[in-house]
Amino acid sequence: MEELPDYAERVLEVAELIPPGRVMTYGDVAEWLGEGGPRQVGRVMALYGAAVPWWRVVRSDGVLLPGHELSALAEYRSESTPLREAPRGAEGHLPRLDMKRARWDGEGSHI
DNA sequence: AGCTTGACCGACC
DNA sequence: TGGTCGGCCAAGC
Repeated sequence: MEELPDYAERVLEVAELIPPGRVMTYGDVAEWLGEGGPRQVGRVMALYGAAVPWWRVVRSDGVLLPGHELSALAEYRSESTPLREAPRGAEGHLPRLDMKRARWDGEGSHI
């Protein structure tokens, strides 16, 4: 079994705090931890994200995770995460997250 | 030791 | 709305 680095463990812990229907950006998680940066969080999620609700940790522009668009979208629809539908005339495109409404700052979770 | 890469970000145009 | 740029920081080669 591989051992989970300490930092990775903290990142995953935060990911699990995010309520259904809300999301946090990579940068938000890093800032919350007061340690590392968006890219570090991104790496942790790439390596170990499968163990947690990975679809709730997203890019700040609200683009769905490349390679997992459909499974992410299924999760968002099922937990009613605010989405911005693709503009008309661009039917091939998938929706993006409505970051303004979906972004979660940690309210409620004892800080 | 130096250079590239990555589930990134904000500013700017 | 979308593309580029510089900054970011750890990991790999």
